[in-house]
Amino acid sequence: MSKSQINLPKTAFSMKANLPIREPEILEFWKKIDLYKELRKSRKGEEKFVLHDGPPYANGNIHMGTALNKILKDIIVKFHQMDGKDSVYVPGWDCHGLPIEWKIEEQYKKNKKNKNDVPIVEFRKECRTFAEKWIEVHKDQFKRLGVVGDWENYYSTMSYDAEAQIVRELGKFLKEGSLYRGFKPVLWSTVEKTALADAEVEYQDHKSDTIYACFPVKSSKIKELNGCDIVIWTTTPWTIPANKALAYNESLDYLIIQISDEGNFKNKKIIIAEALLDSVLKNCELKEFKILKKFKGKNLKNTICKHPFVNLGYDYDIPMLEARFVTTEQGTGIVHCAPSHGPDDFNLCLNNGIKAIETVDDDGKYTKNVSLFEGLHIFKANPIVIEKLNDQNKLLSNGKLVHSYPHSWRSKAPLVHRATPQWFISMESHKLRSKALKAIDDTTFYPSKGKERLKSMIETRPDWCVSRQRVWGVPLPIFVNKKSNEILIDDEVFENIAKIYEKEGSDCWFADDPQKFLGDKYKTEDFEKLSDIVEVWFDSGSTHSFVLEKRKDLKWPASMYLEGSDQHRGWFHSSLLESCGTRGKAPFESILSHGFVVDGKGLKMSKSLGNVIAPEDILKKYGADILRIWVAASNYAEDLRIDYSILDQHSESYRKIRNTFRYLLGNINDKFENVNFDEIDIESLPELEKFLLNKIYILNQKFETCFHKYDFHNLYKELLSFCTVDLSAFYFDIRKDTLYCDPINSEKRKSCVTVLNILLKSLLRWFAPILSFTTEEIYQLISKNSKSIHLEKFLKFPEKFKNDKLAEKWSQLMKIRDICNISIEEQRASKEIGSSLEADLNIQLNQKYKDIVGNMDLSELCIVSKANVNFDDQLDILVETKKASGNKCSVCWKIRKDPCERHPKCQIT
RNA sequence: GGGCCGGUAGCUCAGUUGGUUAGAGCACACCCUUGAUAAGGGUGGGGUCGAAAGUUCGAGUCUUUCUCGGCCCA
Repeated sequence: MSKSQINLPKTAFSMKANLPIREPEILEFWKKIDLYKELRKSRKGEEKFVLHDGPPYANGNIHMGTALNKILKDIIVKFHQMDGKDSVYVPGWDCHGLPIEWKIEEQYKKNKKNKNDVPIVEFRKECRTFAEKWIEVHKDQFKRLGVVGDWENYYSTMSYDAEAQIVRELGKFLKEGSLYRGFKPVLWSTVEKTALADAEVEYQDHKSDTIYACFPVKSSKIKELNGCDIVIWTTTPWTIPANKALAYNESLDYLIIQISDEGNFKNKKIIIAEALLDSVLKNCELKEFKILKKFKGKNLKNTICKHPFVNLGYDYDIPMLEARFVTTEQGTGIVHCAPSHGPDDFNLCLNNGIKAIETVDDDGKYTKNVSLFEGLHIFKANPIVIEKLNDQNKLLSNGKLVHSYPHSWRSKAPLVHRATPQWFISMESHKLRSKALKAIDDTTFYPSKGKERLKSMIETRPDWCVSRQRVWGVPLPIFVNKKSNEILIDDEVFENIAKIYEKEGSDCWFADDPQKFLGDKYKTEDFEKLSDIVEVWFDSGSTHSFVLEKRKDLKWPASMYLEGSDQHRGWFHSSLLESCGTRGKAPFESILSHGFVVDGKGLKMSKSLGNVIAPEDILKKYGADILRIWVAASNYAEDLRIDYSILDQHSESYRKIRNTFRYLLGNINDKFENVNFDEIDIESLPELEKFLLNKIYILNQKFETCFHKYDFHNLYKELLSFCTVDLSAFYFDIRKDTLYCDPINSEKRKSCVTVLNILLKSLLRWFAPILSFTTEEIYQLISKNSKSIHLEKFLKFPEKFKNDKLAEKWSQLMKIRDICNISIEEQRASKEIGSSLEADLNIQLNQKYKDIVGNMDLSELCIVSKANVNFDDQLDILVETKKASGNKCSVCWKIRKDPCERHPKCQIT
């Protein structure tokens, strides 16, 4: 029998995807038609959806996290575009900052070049070139993932426009008065007279003086504490004059002990942590003592002490503050805090309203803020401090300790923490904190837990330090009057600086005559020009101002910010503060945060574990569409696992989807007909087709619900299971008979082809935001006029597709079908039959199924040659399978005793 | 060390206000098919719901402790 008599599927759409080869071709095609421009044209005047890109740092190849972030963004942008919105995506890059500075310095080191010999402007040019190079690399890598955006007109934080606008934004804070000068400790080299970054620090052994010093209690809730001394231990005696507080841990146990040894401390009562008693006794050579009381650290709350030098003029209160960083590793369980000389101290004091002051100058000499010690170099101060403590009878003991200590990598000199002048944006002075908290309440978070996370950070964060003592960044546009020490606040000056930056960038701040920025109104000699730069979080926190507000194709606020969950402390945070400070509102309507990419076991990827997968590896082996499926199928609210077995699994699903399309295309012979939903006469369709239209309608409802909640993994799951369960294993399987064996012009076959066309049209759109490449490949095969699948819109399915009654009826029929399959399988296992077409079913049903089955031929539903139905109230459903008798029609392969009705002329064998 | 989040079949995920025997798809096994064919169909096995204790008539779901992992902070 010739196969020419049947309508076998035929399509140019290959089963093998070959994505690594094919996808770049599709990228070329998008470039050729200028897809981004076409997308904008197609939605001109429509409501905008603006996903504002959080700028990645222009440094190094992209990793899985970056790929996840960009693909997720692209999926969302495409969903909104297909939903009919003008969905605009402008990618951007974060360019300033230490890591790039560091890379350039590394190159200098290699070439034996000294940074200090290079003019600042030249150094900054090298940083700029470096960032530019990486932007180009990133661009290609992002495009390869299928991400569509305005790649030609990207934004960057180092563009002249951006630098100018950052100055204007700072001007707003200055003018308002919320930007103030304060002091904050940084690691400082008194030899080089410069601050050092963590990366410039080397740890080496250093011999330090150690002291046990006493702070008399002034007042306390614990009455026995009056007359006692709190004992602290430190390796930096020179910081004692800068002491402002003492820190304890509320969960430790403390003791009051009375010393009985002969000497200056006889009968003195001191307080130390119980866990450190032995170590203190040993180091202070105490032998005779009494324990008077033991109490919990939390009782130390509100205790006030006096400075050991109280009699030398240090007559201010020293509060005791609770701090978790106090441990029992060494010392006394009570830590002396000098907010000007330690980050922990600084933060603890700041949170308790004690600000750092300038206690030590650039050279390492005490300033006038430190009485008795002014002008003395801190490295010469230890013996004097020890002597004075001893004079005051506040020195319990002293000694030496060799320990690991930070040194400058350049000069090898020991470093100190030193409070230097810094610029802060106040959280309170102009109600920035409460404005930001209100803005968080007005924002929608996906997932919702992000709201609390951001909120709790804003609630507790200290003032925002926006100055850095580096060179690769936007210079702080600040002049300080030499006489009055006041900051110059003048809109004309800020605008003048901004205008200059717009024209030539901010390099000129370091090279040109300051008069250029001051204009005619002020004289250079009256002012000191700052050489600090703005911290990079302020740069990226301002992107909304120079991107969203400035560009006509965008809108402010953005519809969405989307980043990894670490950005609650990063970009979400800084953008919120910057915008609330300058505009009183958040620059975003919603925030979507995603988890981190981890390996198949849930462990963080690291070189040492050898579990790192690079996007490049995946693109080479699987293609971008598989990676996009991985993104869509994973739950971004938590960490996302990836390894090759997971990718293999998604790859299998992709094949299923691809073959679903292939079946559709094959059975319409690649001749797509655009079915007008309004013109379909549902009533004339066979019931199976009606049922399918209902399925399509219901699926679309689920699709829309998931999409609006950005619940992509459930959306993808619905689509995939529709392809496998409803189509491949059910509808397609049943309708093969009709499609292959019925005449081309039969109504039944035509109805089926109509549904196939509807399915093709629908599935292409549903999948397009995820399978960007594959859907385009198919679209190019079947579309004649339109340019790209991505220019299409989601379909609106008419109410008439919906049929609840039919769905309920068919859920019963499916139950019968399942039992038929079990029965068939039994006979197959006993080798009675092979193919299901060799089966002859005897189906006994309860009367309640009478209306459901009606006069339907269940042989079609079960894909068997014959199915008899009779009703029997003794049971629910019972199916017997026997081997069908008769001859097999050579066309439709059904076995029957009579000649085949549909193919009477065919030979019966 | 602290704060927050999470742990349900090999994998990706569902699991309503506590309420029958914890679900789906993929993968796997076996069988069928050879007219979707490097495809397709059918059936089936597989879970101490991270661990323990508690509240309750009843816990994957609530409480506590522990453990493992992630992010942030120190």
